[in-house]
Amino acid sequence: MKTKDRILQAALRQFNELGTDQATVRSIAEEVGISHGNLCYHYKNTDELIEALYLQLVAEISPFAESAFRPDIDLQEVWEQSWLTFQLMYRYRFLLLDFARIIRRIDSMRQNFRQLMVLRRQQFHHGLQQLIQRGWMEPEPLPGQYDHLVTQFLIVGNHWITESTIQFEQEGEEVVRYYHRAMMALLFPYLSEKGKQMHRELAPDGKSGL
Amino acid sequence: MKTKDRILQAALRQFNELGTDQATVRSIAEEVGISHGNLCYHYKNTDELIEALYLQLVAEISPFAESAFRPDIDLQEVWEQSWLTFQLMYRYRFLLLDFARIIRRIDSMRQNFRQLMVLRRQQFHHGLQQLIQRGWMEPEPLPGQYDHLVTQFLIVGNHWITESTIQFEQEGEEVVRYYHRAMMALLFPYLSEKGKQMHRELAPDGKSGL
DNA sequence: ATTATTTTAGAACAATTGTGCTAATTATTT
DNA sequence: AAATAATTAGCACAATTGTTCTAAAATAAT
Repeated sequence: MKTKDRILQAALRQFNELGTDQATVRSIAEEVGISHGNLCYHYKNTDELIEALYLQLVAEISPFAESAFRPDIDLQEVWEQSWLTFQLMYRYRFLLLDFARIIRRIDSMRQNFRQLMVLRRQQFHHGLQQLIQRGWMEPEPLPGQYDHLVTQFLIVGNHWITESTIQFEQEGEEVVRYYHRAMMALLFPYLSEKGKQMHRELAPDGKSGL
Repeated sequence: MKTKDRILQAALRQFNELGTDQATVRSIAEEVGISHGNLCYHYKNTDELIEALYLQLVAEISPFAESAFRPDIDLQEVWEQSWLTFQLMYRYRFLLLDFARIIRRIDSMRQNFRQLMVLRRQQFHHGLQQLIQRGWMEPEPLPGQYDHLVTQFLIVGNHWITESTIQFEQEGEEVVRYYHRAMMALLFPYLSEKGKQMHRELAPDGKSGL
């Protein structure tokens, strides 16, 4: 593997493990087995590492998000795509853990992300419209309600990882599943009968707790 | 005002303004007009300042949260109490901005907060029960659904400030109102007819956007 | 083969920050 | 008034970290 990739890999591991504060150019270089001067030749500082990993995540996630534009969207697919997205986000969890601070510091990331979020809102709204048209969801019960729903989706989607770390010691797939279900539950009250039935199949009960 | 209080006041201002990274014992001491050695006599380091402000916030918020235990709870009051809570949180927004990192660092805060969250969950559930009994809400439509609802409340409640900073440049009361409405909208689909009517009064439309 | 380019190691620098220390000053108590 | 305690200023130390620089080594190009 190329040195640049080995660096990114080690950086991701240390960021997730230690946080962006504790992981330094020196500690990462040590893990890769190169001098920190060398690492700085490839990535000038930790911010450049963070940005590179951010772009990597965005690139990996986009296909899932764009599936919301597909015209033949279906509730089960929404469930599965969002599940894959959650798993992906978890692999880059350091990013979502102190996203606010990173965004504040790195201008290019802030601009990129804000633009991305405008797109995401559109995608969510479009996805909802599709689900309504295909009889999975009921139309908006109150003007503005689906706009709130999108906001709720964004908050839960962007912050479930942070929430998990401030709530629990636990890590791993159980946590991911717990919060994925909590997010999908946002949809439930707006589903049609057909939608509710599908929802029950996708989320068989069993204690929802952790 | 006592020196300790003047320090806390300046610390809160700088934390909110600059973030917990940029605000240092030196910069805060300078604002208060004392030497940094003197500041360290009162609070050994910034972490102690953070913790003091955290305890201050918790103390101020608790009365609102405990109102959920009152037996004669009413939807309008829930709305108003949570609104006051949102405003209060906004005054301490630095805390919620990088809570995860703080929690990770300061053991006593982590333990205190986790315990608090167990209590909050109970309070939320109890509040929901009250609202059902008094005819504001419908009973749980699916086992576990209200548990998800509580989780959603906690995520939105804990992270709306962070979300606002990564989404918008804007600050101020409009932002607080926007997210407060988004959180209260979590409740809407579960309200009874009587509840929905009250909800419409409390949240008169007009564009919900920012 | 030799020239040029890329990559690497290691040292050195500068800036920041928390922390501790001492002595002086102020306030409180006896 | 004297003594004790609390508060304050300012210096200095140590550790960390990003950043830069130089020269050597490896790789690619001609």
